[in-house]
Amino acid sequence: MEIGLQIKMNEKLFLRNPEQSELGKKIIMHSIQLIHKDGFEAFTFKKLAESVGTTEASVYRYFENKHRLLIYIAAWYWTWLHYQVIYQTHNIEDPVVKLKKIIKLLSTTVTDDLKTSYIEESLLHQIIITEGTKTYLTKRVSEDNKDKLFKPYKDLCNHIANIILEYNPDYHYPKSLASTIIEIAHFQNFFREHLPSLTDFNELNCDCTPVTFLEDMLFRVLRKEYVE
Amino acid sequence: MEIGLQIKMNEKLFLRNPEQSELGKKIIMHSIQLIHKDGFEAFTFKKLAESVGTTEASVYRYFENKHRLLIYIAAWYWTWLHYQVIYQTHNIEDPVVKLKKIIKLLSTTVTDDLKTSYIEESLLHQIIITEGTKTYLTKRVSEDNKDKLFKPYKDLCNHIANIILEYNPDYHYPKSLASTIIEIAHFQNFFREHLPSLTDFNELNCDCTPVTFLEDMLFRVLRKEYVE
DNA sequence: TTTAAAAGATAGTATTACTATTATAATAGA
DNA sequence: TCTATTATAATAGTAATACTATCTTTTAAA
Repeated sequence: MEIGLQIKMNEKLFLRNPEQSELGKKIIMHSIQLIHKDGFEAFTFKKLAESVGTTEASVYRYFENKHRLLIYIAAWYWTWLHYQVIYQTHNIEDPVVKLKKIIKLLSTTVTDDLKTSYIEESLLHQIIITEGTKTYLTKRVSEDNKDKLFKPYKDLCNHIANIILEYNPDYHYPKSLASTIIEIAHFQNFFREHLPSLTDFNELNCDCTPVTFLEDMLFRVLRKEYVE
Repeated sequence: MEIGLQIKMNEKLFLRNPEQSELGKKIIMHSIQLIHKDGFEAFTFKKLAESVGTTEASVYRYFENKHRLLIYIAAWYWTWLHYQVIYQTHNIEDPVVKLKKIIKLLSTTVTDDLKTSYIEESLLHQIIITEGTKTYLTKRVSEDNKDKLFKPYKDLCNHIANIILEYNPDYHYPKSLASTIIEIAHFQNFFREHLPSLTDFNELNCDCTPVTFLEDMLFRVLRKEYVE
């Protein structure tokens, strides 16, 4: 039996649905590889077309521009991660265990999901760490937000916020804490690799990692017995 | 008596020191205005030259490219903010008071500093919120780091980490917490304005702001009486 | 078998991100 | 004061980017 995980994407993200053709899937696959290799700034539709073995014009039939393609990829990632979170916390009662699981999913380099053949989740995770925030740190953010392009990100954030409230219903900032955890998981990973002096992680001491930092932070913040 | 605040910048940031000529100062001033208005992606040296009333070639004599200019502006900002932190926490003994002051400085829109005539700190603060992370979220980060371009940012982070340790010498992640506080101050401000559903702040309830969220988070994390 | 849609091939444009050259204005030193 | 140096202006040009347009061929569904 083959299980195919189909992720339904917002129609506004593309001109033609890349999941519904071989060329479309190739475009996504090669985009992920190219952006991972050279970074988003150096990524162009011309290089992409060459890599895929098609023409620039054909790529433009799928995506308006490279920024939309990045949002597509990010939206796909957040949807997929949300699915992972639901799947891996399914049947778990204890919100502490659930939150720890989520921190691991956010921080740890994932292994490729066999259910989505043409997408390499491990590369995708790396891409989102470096390029993810560029999807919304633009002048167009409000327009794009109206088109619901960031819905998968918000849904995940909301999901995490609810688990936070499950653990501590009195906490005042569940959503801010959730978005903080998400972003910091990525930033601390990036810093560890490229600007290590901004962190306290080192090769020798495996007790200090982004995961332990985030767990420590999250559960100290949410401690119920805390009294002003 | 006139006080001029001169900030000594890393020589690698520019080809010709913009602080040492009228044209140079105008280039910085107009860069800040243009990036604030249209965003970094839409910002070009041609538009900048037009705005300044000079030629593209002249701008290129000061900065290698627009990315270096952004790093210059960011480095200036972090140096200036570090100075503000030192100045405003000077003579304060209590690390709690110092940390609260720092959170306010990171989160609150600043008023223009009269000591630096040609730079509008209020615009600069807004720019760093939206564009700041783009200075290092690139493929060139390691090279740029070798050139010490991020030193002002790291210095500030280190300074904050030391105050954190002053308050709680047993805390394991002072630097990670410091870089977290810095980035989250910006992100939560950005989210509040553009993607409010990622936060718990609203117009009506002034008791929930990025400042209260960060203070609450920081001091819960650093609580000394916390026992495993 | 027809026909509509997708993809390929090709061309073209405006803008961007530069580099190069020469002329002119400012200024600092002899 | 003259001269040498340096900064800036003016102009030109190039390769690459970010598209748009059009026309033909292939494919695959009715």
